[in-house]
Amino acid sequence: MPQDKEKAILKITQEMIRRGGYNGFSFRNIAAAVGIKSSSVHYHYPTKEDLAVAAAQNYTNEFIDNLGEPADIVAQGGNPIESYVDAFRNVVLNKSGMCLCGVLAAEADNLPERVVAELNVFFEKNVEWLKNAYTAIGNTNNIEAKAVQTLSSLQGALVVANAGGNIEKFNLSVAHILDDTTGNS
Amino acid sequence: MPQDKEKAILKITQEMIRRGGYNGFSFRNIAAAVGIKSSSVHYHYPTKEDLAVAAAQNYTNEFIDNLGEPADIVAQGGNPIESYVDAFRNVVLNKSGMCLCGVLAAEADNLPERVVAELNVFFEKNVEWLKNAYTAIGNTNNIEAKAVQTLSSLQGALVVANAGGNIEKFNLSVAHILDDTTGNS
DNA sequence: GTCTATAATTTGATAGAC
DNA sequence: GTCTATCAAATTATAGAC
Repeated sequence: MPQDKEKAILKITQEMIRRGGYNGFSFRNIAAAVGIKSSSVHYHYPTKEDLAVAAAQNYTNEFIDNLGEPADIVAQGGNPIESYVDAFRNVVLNKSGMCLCGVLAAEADNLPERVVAELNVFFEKNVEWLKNAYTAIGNTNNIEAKAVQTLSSLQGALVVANAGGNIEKFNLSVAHILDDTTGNS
Repeated sequence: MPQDKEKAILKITQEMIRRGGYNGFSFRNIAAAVGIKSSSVHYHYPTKEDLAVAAAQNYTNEFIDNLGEPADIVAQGGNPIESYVDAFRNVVLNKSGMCLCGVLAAEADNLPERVVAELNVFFEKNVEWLKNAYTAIGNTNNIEAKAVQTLSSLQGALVVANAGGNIEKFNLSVAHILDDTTGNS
């Protein structure tokens, strides 16, 4: 199965970026983890930039897909903002490192522009999802601000949790987000 | 003046880390920027870990010193939380990249442990400062949670601003922080 | 698609002269 | 304290055989 190797490359690349950023992975590291040689990795992704762009795209699509549709969550009696916070909480609980686009965003000044462009796609799609989520729960005041605040609070909570590495600090950081979903403040 | 070179090394190292993280600087890069050779940088800081530790310590001390004392700010009619938000806003306005300890925290899993230890010092000192600040303005409910939330929100606001790079998004991200300093919610 | 082999560059680090 | 010279290792990337 030819495309399995390509998927394996993408998966391990994502994991490595989430722990060490753009310089946290190398063609040889990835090759060793997948069980092939570095030249074979280059066959699938000619340059490091290509590989990072593909990893960011794949991460973004998986992340958004995994969230589901805000309207569906509400229809099933759930709170989409709670779902969103849980998605980030699971990053800490599963010890998956950082949000791939969060860690790359921190290094953006030293990254190829095509990679930075993908980061913007991630952030735009997340703001869009959150705006739909706040709309879906009838929280319609200052939607844009609420969406950006929730996104940045969670990115920051991951940063803080990743330094000290405990879930309690993460939970403290995000407690205020859900307070906002019961009223319309 | 011998110690001037050492200070110059520390300064340029901080700048480079803030733009590219731990792998955003090299002994040769720094040497070139300071106007000496890489072996001279090694004389002042034997290993890369040593240099990163010194840069983190220096950054933390300068950052906290620059904030001043919360009680003094209140005594002069100011709002220390506003001062704190401004300190982060200036990072974006001055295009200084990221918070040095924020970008390193994102890469923590791939960093020498002595560097990670310094990150924890930064975060602890900041939480302490914020607790004093909330106390100084008479906002005494859930001080620990408020401090951690403000810190992580600002770290996240820098991450988001650093990807897209505009001050409007930063301002949107942090708007809610000051809303909290007028009441006691 | 994967391999061997290798090129070209960069990196952290050290020895020893001045 | 700074220099020249150098080392060993790692990195991105390519050529060509199978």
